[in-house]
Amino acid sequence: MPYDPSAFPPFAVTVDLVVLTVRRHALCALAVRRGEPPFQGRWALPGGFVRADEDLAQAAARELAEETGLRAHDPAVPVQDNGAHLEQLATYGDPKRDPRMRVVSVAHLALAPDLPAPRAGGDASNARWAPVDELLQQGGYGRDGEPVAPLAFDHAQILADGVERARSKIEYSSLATAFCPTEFTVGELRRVYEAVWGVALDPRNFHRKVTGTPGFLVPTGGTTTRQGGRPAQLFRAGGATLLNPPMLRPEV
Amino acid sequence: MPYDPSAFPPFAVTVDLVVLTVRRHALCALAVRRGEPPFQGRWALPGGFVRADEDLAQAAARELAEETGLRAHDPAVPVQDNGAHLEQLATYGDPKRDPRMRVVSVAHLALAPDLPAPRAGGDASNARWAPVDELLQQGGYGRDGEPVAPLAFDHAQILADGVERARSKIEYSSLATAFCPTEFTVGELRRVYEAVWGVALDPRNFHRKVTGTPGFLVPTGGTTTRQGGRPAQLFRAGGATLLNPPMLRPEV
DNA sequence: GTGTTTATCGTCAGGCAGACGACTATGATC
DNA sequence: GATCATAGTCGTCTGCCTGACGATAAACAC
Repeated sequence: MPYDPSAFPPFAVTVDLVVLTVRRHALCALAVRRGEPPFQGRWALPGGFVRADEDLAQAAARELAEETGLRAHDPAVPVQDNGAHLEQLATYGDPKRDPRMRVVSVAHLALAPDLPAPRAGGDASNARWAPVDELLQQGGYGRDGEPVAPLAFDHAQILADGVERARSKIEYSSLATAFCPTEFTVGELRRVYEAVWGVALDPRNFHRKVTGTPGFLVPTGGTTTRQGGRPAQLFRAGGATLLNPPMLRPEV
Repeated sequence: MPYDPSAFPPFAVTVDLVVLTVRRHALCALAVRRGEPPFQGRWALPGGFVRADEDLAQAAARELAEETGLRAHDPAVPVQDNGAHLEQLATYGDPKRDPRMRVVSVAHLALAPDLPAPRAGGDASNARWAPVDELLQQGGYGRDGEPVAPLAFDHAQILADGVERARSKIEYSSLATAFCPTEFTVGELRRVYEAVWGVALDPRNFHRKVTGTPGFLVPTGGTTTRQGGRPAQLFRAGGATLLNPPMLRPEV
């Protein structure tokens, strides 16, 4: 394998972002409308080119900040504040995935608490939070009755992979807290699991599981009634990042 | 984000391979000796450039075949024959990871049964199976008493990530069968787990677990005494690719 | 035959999860 | 202010799975 600089084909390298949040009991992803061909006018995942002096994680964090204003956390630090969890997802490099040239995209997965309306370069109409079910259904109709066009490029596949990663990773890690604000109740955390998995969980067993796992939740002392009903204790995410034994996802 | 072809920096894209196997009760990885600078003479992971018309998975499969003669399986097909399991691991793109130019490497993880001596372009002395513990220890001495130099580039990190992926994935999937020949015994499969995890497992509980999981193992009817002792039943990997509940890895 | 090795079956106790009853503390409604 | 709806929290019970480990079976080496 000689390293003659003319011996290898040049690639463009991009980062694409699967930014997930939970809104109104539904798992939602950030989508931006494409302003130019190809796929002009279609929805796509946010992303952009990696710069010459930039690491892949840096590029992903920069794009995330540009699209949402979120700052990414250092992965070594437990999730806290209103920063987003950011991790590499997978890399997509089919020679025909972009009709213009050879592009390899390093997809990243970001998880964020519910946010105000997104911005795409300041233009709100070109960015939105959309339920992932809606973005992934092929050629159906959205909740507003309008026909749904599939995502641009191979972004439907990337989104599906990101959702699957999130669904499986909350089983055995504290990642679900990345969808919550700094302080949250057990019930709010349970609704995150229910939205991401699309199932109903028993509130009593869930409460026993999360409060019984050492280091998983740390009570802050405060309470809230923002969900109605009896006041609930407020917690912060504890230092434990691994959940052992894992939270069991009900089958079907 | 205009797509002016001059607006993005060109990258070289490579695939690097973490090829794992189990030899003599130890988890081993394929290492090749570098023939030219940088890191000339040092051990590295096998890999090479992605060609202009080639998918990432194709490039990884091609490199795997060139280095070992193994054919990779379609990931959708259950592990069988003597082909290797091949999956994408992660992508490494630090701007300084290669001193010559900007290289983004898409690392892949391959798992193979124990094989005859490797070949690197036909030159056996420039490729070997080395225990991962030996390749990952920093500046120590190998089992032959010779000083151990760290792997070239960031390959120690890539190898560590690949090993960690393998260790965690055999917990909840049938991936460990990828380390076994087509037909194998329960004891041979247990020794795979023991080598990958570096622990001792109770033969009776392991036997109960794997034979009691529907679809995990399919008896072929034959028996063998190649491990000595009482003849053991031979099995093939069943259709079940997920192990639920997972195999529990003993702590420490 | 005796000892060694490996495979395989069984038993028992502890832990955890699912199902679900009961009680508590708020706000909303009449 | 009584009642209701809503959500949170504590317990109980049962079944399943795991870890620990005894016992037996079937080969080979001597």
